[in-house]
Amino acid sequence: MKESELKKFTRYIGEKGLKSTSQRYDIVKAFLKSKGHLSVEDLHHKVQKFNPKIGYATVYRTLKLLTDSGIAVERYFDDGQTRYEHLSPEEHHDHLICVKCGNIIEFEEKKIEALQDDVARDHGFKVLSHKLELYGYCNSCNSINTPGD
Amino acid sequence: MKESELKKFTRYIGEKGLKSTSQRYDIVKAFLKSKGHLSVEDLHHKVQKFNPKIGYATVYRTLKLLTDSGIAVERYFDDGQTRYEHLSPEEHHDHLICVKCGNIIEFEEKKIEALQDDVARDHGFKVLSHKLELYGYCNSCNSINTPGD
DNA sequence: GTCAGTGCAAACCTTTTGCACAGGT
DNA sequence: ACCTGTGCAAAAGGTTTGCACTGAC
Repeated sequence: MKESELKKFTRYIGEKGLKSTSQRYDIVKAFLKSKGHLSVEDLHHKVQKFNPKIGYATVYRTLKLLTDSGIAVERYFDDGQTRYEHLSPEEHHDHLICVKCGNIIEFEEKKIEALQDDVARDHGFKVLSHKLELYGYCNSCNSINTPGD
Repeated sequence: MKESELKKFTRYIGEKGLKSTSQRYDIVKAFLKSKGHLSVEDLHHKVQKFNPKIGYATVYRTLKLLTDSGIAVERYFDDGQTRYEHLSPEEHHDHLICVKCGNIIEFEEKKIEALQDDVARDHGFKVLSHKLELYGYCNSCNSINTPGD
C-alpha cells in the first residue's frame, strides 16, 4: 500500500506536531510537480507563481522538512548549489554527467545496486541511500573531441 | 612508466608556462603528504607550518592547478565544503558514509567499476572519473539503532 | 491566547576577485 | 624589466539565523 508523497508529507507534519501552512503546501506541491534536480532558486521561482510573498528562507526551511520526511534528497553537483530531487526508492537512478556540455543522463543498473549491498554488508553497513555519478564525455561531446590527447 | 605526482605537477607547470614558486611547492607537497579528503581549511592549516604567510587565496588557486593537472579531484560531501583528494586511477576508491557519526569508510570494488563501464558504453559515454557514495549506518551506529524504527 | 511559522534583512561561510607589491623568468 | 603570482581585504554567491509580525491550533 503506497501513499502519495503529498500524503506522506501531511502525515509527517502531523506526527511531528508541525503546523500545516499554505506556504508549506505551496512549496511541497511545486516540488512534487517538478522533476529532476531542483535548486532552491528554481523552486523559489516556481513557488512565486502561487504565492509571490514566499521568501527564500521558507523554501530552505520547507526543503529541510521534505528531506527529513524522506520525500526529497539533497544532491551536490559541482555548481555550488545544493539541488533536491525526489526520493523514490523503487525508481532510483544514477547519473552520467558530461564534463563538457553539462548534460546529465539518468540510468539505472540493478546489478550495481546489488553489488553495493554486498560491499555494505561486508562492512557491517546498513545502506539508506546512495549516489553514483560517472563523469566524462557524452556521445556528442566525445565525437567532437580529438582522440589524440 | 609512472611518474611521481610531484614530477607531474612540475611538468604541468612547465607545459603551461607557469612559474614555479615556493608557495606552490609548499602547498603541493603538503597536499601530497596528506591523505583522505582535505578541505581547503585543512590544507591551509598544514601549509602554515611551512610558510605562515600563505593565504587562503593561494591555496584555492593552487588547488585549482592540482585539479587541472589531474593530481587532485574535487569532492562534494554534504558539509558545505569542497574537499580534495588524490586522483590515482589505479587505486580508486569509493565511500561508505555514516549518516549518524559521519565516519567515512573507503572501499574498492572492481566488479562495480566494470558494470559502470558497461553502462557508460551503452550510452556512448566516455568515463573519466566517477563517484560512488553509500549513505547509511555504520556498524557501531547500527547496533545502537533500534531496528523497530 | 499561545507559540510555531513566515518574511525580511542581516549574518555567516566558503570561494572568488581586485589591486598593489613581490618575485620568477 | 616584464608580467605572473601572492597576500590582503573586499566582494560575491549560497545558506542560515534573529526578530517582530502573522496565523494555525
